[in-house]
Amino acid sequence: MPVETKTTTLTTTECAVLGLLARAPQSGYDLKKAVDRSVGYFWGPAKSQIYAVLPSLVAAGYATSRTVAQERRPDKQVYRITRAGRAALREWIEEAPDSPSPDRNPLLLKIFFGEYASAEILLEQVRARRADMEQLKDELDALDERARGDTHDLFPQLTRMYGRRYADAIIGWADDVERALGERR
Amino acid sequence: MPVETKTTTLTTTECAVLGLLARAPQSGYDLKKAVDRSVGYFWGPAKSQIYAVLPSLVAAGYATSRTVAQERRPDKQVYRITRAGRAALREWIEEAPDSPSPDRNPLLLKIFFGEYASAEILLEQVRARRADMEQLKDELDALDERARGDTHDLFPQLTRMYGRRYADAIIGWADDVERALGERR
DNA sequence: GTCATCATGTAATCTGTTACATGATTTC
DNA sequence: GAAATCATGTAACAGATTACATGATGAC
Repeated sequence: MPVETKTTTLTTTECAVLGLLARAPQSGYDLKKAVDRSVGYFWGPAKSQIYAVLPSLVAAGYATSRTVAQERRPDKQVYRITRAGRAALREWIEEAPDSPSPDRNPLLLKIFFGEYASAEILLEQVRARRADMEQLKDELDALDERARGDTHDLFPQLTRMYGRRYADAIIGWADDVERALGERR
Repeated sequence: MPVETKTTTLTTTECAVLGLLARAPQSGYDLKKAVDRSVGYFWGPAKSQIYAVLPSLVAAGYATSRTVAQERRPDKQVYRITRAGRAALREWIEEAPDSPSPDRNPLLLKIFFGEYASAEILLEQVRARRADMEQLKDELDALDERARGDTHDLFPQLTRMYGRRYADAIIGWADDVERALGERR
């Protein structure tokens, strides 16, 4: 019989979890850590959301779960992706992207309405964001280090490149703001 | 009596609306258009959300509404920001930024899990994103044009600068991806 | 003794979206 | 005659968050 391609629509978080399960079977707890170590800087669901998503993947037939008893540790539920799950993952990745909704950026909103507030305080916020981006670059470097020698790193590496481009853009912009608000005085 | 600073916490969308009301009193319908013409590319609430937010601003004492009867046109509710509203807006702008939640980026997620799908299709998606960014730059140029001679344009202009930096970052990254996936063959 | 780690989940709530509903007037 | 603009809202539901709840083990 043919492989049924279900029409269940998956949320992006479900696909993220599915993608991580494609790399290795693991528990909700493991997944939370895996998220933090990998996709966390552009997709970071709450742990309760991860736990909520797992049973729905099982219900859809995209994963199976198995209770693993442990000594001196609580039992765990280990989830494993199914063939249908891999097909669904692939389908999601390849499906036409929804029109890119503008990324909601509260800092930009504050800048936009900057005339109603203190320029000094806004500058501080921009500097803080700049510092965050410097830190992000350090984190990306650390991720690069850890990925050394990993043969399956090409795609994750592309996302780190994105992170650097993004960080540099913000840093450059922070300079713009510094100049523009500095000149005004 | 002193100006009461209420502790009502405002959502970001409420603040966006409040910011637009600070520029001019207007109706929900006007606000929707104003959003599209100004902050729309980094904050674009649904119209139903704008209509939902307005009464809550009135309830909080941050705006007043007045029914304006019109000939040959439906009546409209015109909202005006209050002094307390301006104070609240300022307070929100100046308040410490919440730690910048990673911007959720489904495209990056797809790239991250790219090994499970067709590189060609992913490349097409990256190219599409690149095209979106070229278009964004055009739109930003158009906004620049329209803002010509506007004396209150400094801060909005800074957000357009951000948009360009951002767009260029994505475009540069799209080149990276093109190179990386091209070399692989 | 205290704190971090392992491990899973529920409940309440928030913020927002899409689709539905209505109806006159102006423009092509 | 059809479509866009003016104008406001409701209802259903989606997708997530934070806070709460529990309890053992290992490290310092």
